[in-house]
Amino acid sequence: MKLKTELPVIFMGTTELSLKILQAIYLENFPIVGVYTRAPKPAGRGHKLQQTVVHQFAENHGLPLFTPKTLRNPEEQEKLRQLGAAVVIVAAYGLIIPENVLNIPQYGCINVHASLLPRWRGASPIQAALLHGDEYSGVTIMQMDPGIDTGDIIDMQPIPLADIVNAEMLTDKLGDIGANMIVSTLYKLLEGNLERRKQPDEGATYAGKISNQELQIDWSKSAHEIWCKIRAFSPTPGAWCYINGQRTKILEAQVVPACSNGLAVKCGDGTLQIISLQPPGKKAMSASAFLNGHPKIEIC
RNA sequence: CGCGGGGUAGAGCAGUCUGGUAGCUCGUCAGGCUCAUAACCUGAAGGUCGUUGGUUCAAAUCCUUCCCCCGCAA
Repeated sequence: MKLKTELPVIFMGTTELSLKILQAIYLENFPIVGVYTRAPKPAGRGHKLQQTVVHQFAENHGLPLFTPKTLRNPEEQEKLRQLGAAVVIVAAYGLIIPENVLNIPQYGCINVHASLLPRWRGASPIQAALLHGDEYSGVTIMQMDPGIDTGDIIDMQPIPLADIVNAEMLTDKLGDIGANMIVSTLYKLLEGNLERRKQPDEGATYAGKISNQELQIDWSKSAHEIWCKIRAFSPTPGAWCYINGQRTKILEAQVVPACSNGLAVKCGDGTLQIISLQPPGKKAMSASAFLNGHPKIEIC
């Protein structure tokens, strides 16, 4: 059994989920010799420079921070090599890690992926599972190889989706699960008994980046299908439709019997009741609140 | 200087263009009616109309300072 000091870690990540993983590693007192996250870029209203949540955490806790635009150039790779990490932990980083970087640390790069691989390889596994009405999602810990999410599987843990309200909630839960899993993975590394098994290609699916177009609700689809879309993209980026000519996000809905009250929409198959929504320029509100101020409503 | 919407009672909105007593739907409270309700009836409370200064006999409304919230896009 090695000491933690013998396992210097580099962390790479960008999103809220990444942050949970980083926090877990930090709280377990593994030596973090570098934190990589996407560079701040102009975003949001007024194109202000925005730091990632991982960026802020690293700064607040005095962790060495690196925000390269790419890992492809030799200088960046040399810098990374100098940090002397034994392992790199990657969680929703958003940059492709070149093969020669994968081989720099002694134990390579280990990825926390928010799906049950090989299902939903790619950029948006959380949304994809909800969008397609999967019964289960989960977290996979994987030894990275040059392919996209094709590496050998180290650990996997499923979670049922039945009680999951939306993508935000699922991200939160998967983050907690992944945080526990990565900690136990690191301890296994210390003990020297980390097992890996080959990831099958059968049943592999790919979840690409979310396009703007697929966010629009097509009311001719079935109520269940639309419901899946709404919760897959809630609260951000938000499935939307036009209400009274305004591009309005639908944040929460439920499938209901045809004769229901409230803000109910007849779909191609079945009826969907809108529970909460957000008009442009407004805060999110309940459907009943919206109805109070909008006696006439047209949805398309 | 990316584009745009907004701040009016606890919530959602109208009123602003064209200045003249602060409105609507709901909620809250009290009373009434009913076997009964997410029902109905009656009544009440609750606003310095985001902030600063100005114009005017008179400003939610016109001009001005600042603050805050949000949609798009990236």
